[in-house]
Amino acid sequence: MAAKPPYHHGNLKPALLEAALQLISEVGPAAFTLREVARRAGISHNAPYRHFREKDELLAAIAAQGFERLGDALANPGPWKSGAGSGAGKPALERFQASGLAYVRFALNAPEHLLVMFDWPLTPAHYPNLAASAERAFSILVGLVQGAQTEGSLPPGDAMEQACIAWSMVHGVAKLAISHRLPFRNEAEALSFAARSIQALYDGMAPPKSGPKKRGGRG
Amino acid sequence: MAAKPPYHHGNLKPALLEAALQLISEVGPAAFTLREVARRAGISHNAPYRHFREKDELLAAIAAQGFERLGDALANPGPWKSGAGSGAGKPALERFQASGLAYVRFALNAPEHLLVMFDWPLTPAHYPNLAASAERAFSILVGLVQGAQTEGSLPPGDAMEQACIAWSMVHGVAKLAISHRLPFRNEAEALSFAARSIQALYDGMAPPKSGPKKRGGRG
DNA sequence: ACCTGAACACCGTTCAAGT
DNA sequence: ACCTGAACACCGTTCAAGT
Repeated sequence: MAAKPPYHHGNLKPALLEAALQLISEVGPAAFTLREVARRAGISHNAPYRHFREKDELLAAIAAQGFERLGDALANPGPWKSGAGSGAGKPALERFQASGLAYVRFALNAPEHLLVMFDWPLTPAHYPNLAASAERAFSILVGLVQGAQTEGSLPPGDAMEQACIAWSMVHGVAKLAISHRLPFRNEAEALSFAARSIQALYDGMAPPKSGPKKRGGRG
Repeated sequence: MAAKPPYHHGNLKPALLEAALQLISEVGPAAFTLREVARRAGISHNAPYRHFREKDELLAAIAAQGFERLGDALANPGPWKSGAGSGAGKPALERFQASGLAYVRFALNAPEHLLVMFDWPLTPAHYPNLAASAERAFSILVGLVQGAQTEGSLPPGDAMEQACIAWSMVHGVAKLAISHRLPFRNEAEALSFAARSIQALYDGMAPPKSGPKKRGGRG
């Protein structure tokens, strides 16, 4: 097998995306350069222009890929709490809360994706794929809210507003966690904090009233 | 008449910071260049190096300035809710919630500051002023949490954890709002949403226990 | 001290030319 | 079609030199 074929036979585009992600994970999106991506792919510095009109179009492709994967993660999240009592009581609520955890898990596992998706100034109007995949991910979240409303786990009312509030919560946790501004040493601690944040948003941070006991305690 | 004095007499550093902020607000931190800042200040392209060791040091100065102003805003926030019924019951709680609103207001009024503070990869260990001002701002938040705990408006327990949860909430709202990912057309709508998010975190998103539907406790 | 022009090694993007 | 080297106008940073 030739170690470095002089010509790529049509598989250059995915190879460029992969090399770009690897580079961003090393140097961040700000220091990311197209010429270095080309170097790592073993091609000349302007060959990428056969596949991407400009640098931002490559970044937009990465962002769109990220929103697709994020949408998949939201639609098919892992378990919410493995522990006691999560039997069959409130499946829609559990999926809603698990999707929040999946959001943070996605960020921790692919921080370079999240950075390009949210911290790079891409005009979404110019990249329809990006706008569509972002829209899809948000729609999935709204659907989870509506499911919990139907179930009675969330109050009736504006599902989009409730989705935006939940989104803000997990987005804040994700952004602060991957920029190492929260005091966590590993992914498990960060995910545990994310779960507590999601629970706090559902139950409220207020101290329990002297009357009826609050729901959803841990333990 | 002297529109452009050929020499700056010691006031060049603040002039550079101001020009830099203006430029960032126009093009974003990614497209921000030191040479353009120098051009706007009317000096040669390497004169800034008399005041900043490198480009990142200027950005670190901007970030530190931002954390100072953010800390001031948290310590002295505006009113929480001007309207009905917020009499004089819980001043510490109201200051805590108002500080969250002040966080979002700061972001909306100085988005270029927030971008540099949180979205530029500055190694904080290399810029002590930045680390100190960020630490101060966070300490103010923790103090507000402790005040609410003493008052009984927040449950006893880890004040830092509660501060991190509240921070994540308002940071998510701020970041999504200034990147125009939430459906708001003006600052008033965004601030109103921020207030509802803060209230939701305090009260919980769960429907009230005496709600319309079956709401059996768990088990 | 503070500022300057020239220089270096980069970068994004374009273009005429190769196979 | 897909790739190439040369070129252009930038950029961050350095340096010897001016006042």
